[in-house]
Amino acid sequence: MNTVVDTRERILTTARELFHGRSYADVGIKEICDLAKVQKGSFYHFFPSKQDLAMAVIDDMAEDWAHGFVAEAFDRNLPPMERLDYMIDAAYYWQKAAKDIEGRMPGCLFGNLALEVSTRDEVLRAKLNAVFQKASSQFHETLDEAIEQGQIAPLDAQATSQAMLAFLEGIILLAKTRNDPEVIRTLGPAIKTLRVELPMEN
Amino acid sequence: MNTVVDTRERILTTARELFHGRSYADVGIKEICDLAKVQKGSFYHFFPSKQDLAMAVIDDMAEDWAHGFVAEAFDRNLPPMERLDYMIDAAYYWQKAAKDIEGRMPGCLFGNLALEVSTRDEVLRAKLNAVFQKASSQFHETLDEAIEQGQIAPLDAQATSQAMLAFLEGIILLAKTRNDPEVIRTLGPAIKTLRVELPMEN
DNA sequence: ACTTGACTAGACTGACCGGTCTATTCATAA
DNA sequence: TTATGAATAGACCGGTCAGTCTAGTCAAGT
Repeated sequence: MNTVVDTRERILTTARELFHGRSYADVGIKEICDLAKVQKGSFYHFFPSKQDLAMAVIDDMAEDWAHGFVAEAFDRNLPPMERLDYMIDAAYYWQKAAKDIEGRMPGCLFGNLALEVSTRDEVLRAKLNAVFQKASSQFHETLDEAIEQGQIAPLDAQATSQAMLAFLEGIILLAKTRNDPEVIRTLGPAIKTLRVELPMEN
Repeated sequence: MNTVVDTRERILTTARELFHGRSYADVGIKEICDLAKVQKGSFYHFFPSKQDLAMAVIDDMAEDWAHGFVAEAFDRNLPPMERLDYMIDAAYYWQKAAKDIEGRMPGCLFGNLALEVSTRDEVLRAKLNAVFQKASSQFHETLDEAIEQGQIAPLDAQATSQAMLAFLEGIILLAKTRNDPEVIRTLGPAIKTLRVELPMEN
């Protein structure tokens, strides 16, 4: 029982690291198996296909995220707008740590996968879209609370929360392209200035 | 002489379309050759490697961009802040047209490539970084002018221009993941609200 | 003791990859 | 007419890809 869970887990975490550090297409099943010290046969016992593995990796990462620093950043006890700074900080330190170890910025696994596979794998695209949907809802709650507390003027919280997520992904993209995590710290705070006006009433 | 230019051109535009519509890794030389009606031998006569082709594709696209709708959007005769709306509009219509034809949003070729290859190809990464650098300088000029004309309060134009580019890439990423160009139109206008404060003086 | 089924092991398949190679065509210039 | 070199044609190479298959291990249930 122990080794069973272990094998699957080992495949999953290895795949996650490799996909994150390089790309989906660039990492082969064999490489994952070798690094995880697992044979092909075992791999295909647990995962019917590479696509299924990717689905599991996304789920795995999303769960770690939700219970990890996303939960911390969007802590209900923090003043709403401070949560945004916390989120930016977390992203910065994460990418910086990764770069210090690996020499290059991996960026955001979800963003990386989204741009790579969206045009040729509907299933993965839909899954990644759901992850983003959920992520933006965190921003949404934060904005609602900030408005309620009168800390910011009313705005289109739905659209603005998506804009904030887009901005976060955008600065990570730019930082990765420059291979410099500082970009996140420099541009990040501007996330608080983003706003989509409420649609016209009349 | 005519056929020479033609062959190289055909390879280039075909590669560009395929890379843009799918990804760098997913498109093989053979597929490009078949579609461009060119043989392998001819291909390698013009391009020493797939990487060189990618470099040429990036240059080609960057030039088309610079002389195409980027030049239009950042028209000096337009009021500065209107240029930003123009840019968003252009991005929206481009992606919408592509989706109407192909059924899926290709996103931004530069952003796509950047996330895909940045961690494993220094040369391409540096080139893409340069493209982004140049793109953000367009925003920079726009901001400088807007400040000069007193249309916006002074801000860190260098950082804000990068933030705007990041936001643009971010909304295109989100739109591609949702396979819905409307995201660009909905969130896009918020680009004008982005601002990075001037660094502290003393 | 025997059966069952989850799990491991790793050889193997056919397709495809980027890239090389040799042979040939063809326009130009001497 | 012949020589030259750019351009084309396409067979070919070693390697890798995702995925299959057969054989066997091993622990739990009866």
